[in-house]
Amino acid sequence: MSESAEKFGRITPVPAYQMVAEAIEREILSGRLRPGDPIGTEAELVRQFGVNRSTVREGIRLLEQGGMVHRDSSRRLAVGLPHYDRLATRASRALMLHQVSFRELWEATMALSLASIELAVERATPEEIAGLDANIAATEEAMDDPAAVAALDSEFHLLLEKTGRNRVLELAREPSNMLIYPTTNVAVRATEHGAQRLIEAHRMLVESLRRRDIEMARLWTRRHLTDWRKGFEKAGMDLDQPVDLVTGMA
Amino acid sequence: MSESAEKFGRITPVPAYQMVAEAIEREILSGRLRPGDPIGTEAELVRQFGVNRSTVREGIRLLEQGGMVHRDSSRRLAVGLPHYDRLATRASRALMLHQVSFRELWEATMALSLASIELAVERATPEEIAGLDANIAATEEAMDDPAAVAALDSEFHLLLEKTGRNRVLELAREPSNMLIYPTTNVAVRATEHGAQRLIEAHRMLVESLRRRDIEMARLWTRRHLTDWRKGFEKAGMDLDQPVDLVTGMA
DNA sequence: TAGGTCGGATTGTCCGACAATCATGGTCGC
DNA sequence: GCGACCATGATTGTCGGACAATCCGACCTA
Repeated sequence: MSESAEKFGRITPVPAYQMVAEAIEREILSGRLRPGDPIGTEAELVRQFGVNRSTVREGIRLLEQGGMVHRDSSRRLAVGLPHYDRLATRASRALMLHQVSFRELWEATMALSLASIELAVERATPEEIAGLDANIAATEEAMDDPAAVAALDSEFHLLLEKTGRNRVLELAREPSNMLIYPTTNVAVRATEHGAQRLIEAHRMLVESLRRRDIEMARLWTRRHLTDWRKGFEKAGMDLDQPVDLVTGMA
Repeated sequence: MSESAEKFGRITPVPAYQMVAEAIEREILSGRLRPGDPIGTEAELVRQFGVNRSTVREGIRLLEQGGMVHRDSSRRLAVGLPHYDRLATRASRALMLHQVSFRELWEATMALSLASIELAVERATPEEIAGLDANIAATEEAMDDPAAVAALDSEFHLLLEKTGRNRVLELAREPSNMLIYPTTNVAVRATEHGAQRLIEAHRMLVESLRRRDIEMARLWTRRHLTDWRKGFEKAGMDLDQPVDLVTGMA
């Protein structure tokens, strides 16, 4: 759009190891290689591509980190099915590097949580509600331990997410989750009766699933996240600071 | 949670090339290496890590694909700041491999678009509105060319997204965008006056930004996406089919 | 100052090698 | 016959060295 007509495009020689990676990736994306299928041995790939083993290995490493290929127990290569965690990890690290603020994180989490809870209200099964109840019970047990509460809170929202049965949304939410929940610990600790309020919110959320009451679910989602935000501010932290300062991913 | 206390954890020897990658990644995430900084030459890394150059190179390749490091014009290595595109590409490929359905995609897009448009309504500047207007004008010009319309539609929503000024949401939306917009082409073609309706929706969306009318924005976002869905169905496609059948990412 | 030349540095690729580990098949004991 | 055990080959991870292509920077020249 913005580029005017230039005579020649940039010339970019593609290294052989990249071509190896792309060739394998194409096979996977096209469906000719399916998750779980073994990729050949290195020697075999050397033969097929006609390049040196070092080159093949570099190409494989390119794909390895993304989860497209993975080494099974015997270190043999197989096609992998990249899981959200892995992608979310990379995404949340990228967000850190971009120095996104907690405000952005909070806004996005609010929006995504509201979307997620609506689907959950529509689709929750008794089993899923029982799972959520169990989580609440465990949280009550652990009320004195903010770290445990934060972990259980994270699990609660994960369960809630699964209840929505929408993997796209799940994937979209996970980077935010990874960045936000480490601070739940702090937020809960900072608020008077923080754990108490958290548990109540969870209870009301489950109750709204039971009643299939979307408005109630939205209300308590908002309250729950507002509480988190208040705790965050009460702990003396600034919503406009970049996220990497707090989440110590050492 | 589920694991009981076992005496010994699984012993997993970590290959040297992974340790190289992790060491570099740690430096980046800790902030000691910042985006743009040069990573040493391979020879230097060989010296520092005390491993062979092949090993160093394999380690570097691990990071390269994720965008953590990238080769600048002179092929020298530098710390990169992974952009959304790259992550989104990986994410959308993963969604394809997981065979998510168009229904999931549509639901997520609906939720994310509504969230996004609300922020845009709050924050739109005259310049941004002008940019959106320009896009609409271009779309009108190209009305006879469904492919061009689809591309401009994609650009329109990208602009809208930027207007929201929330990078977390931006990142969350992009995988869905990448998967959904290739089919806009088909959807527009299938509907009577498809391009016309698309342009009208865009116009009303911009108008609601101008008026800062959130309800209006939400309404037209819903209509716009419902139109897309109708076109999709009218083209004889099934919402519950996995996304990879249509998007020919050859 | 613009352009050309040259040498050193760096990357991409290749070759060959070896220890450690894994898979496999055969052997042995019961 | 069946399971435990072992030898052998295959495979990976790592190493050392090598060379062409390219890039950078300094130097030179018109």
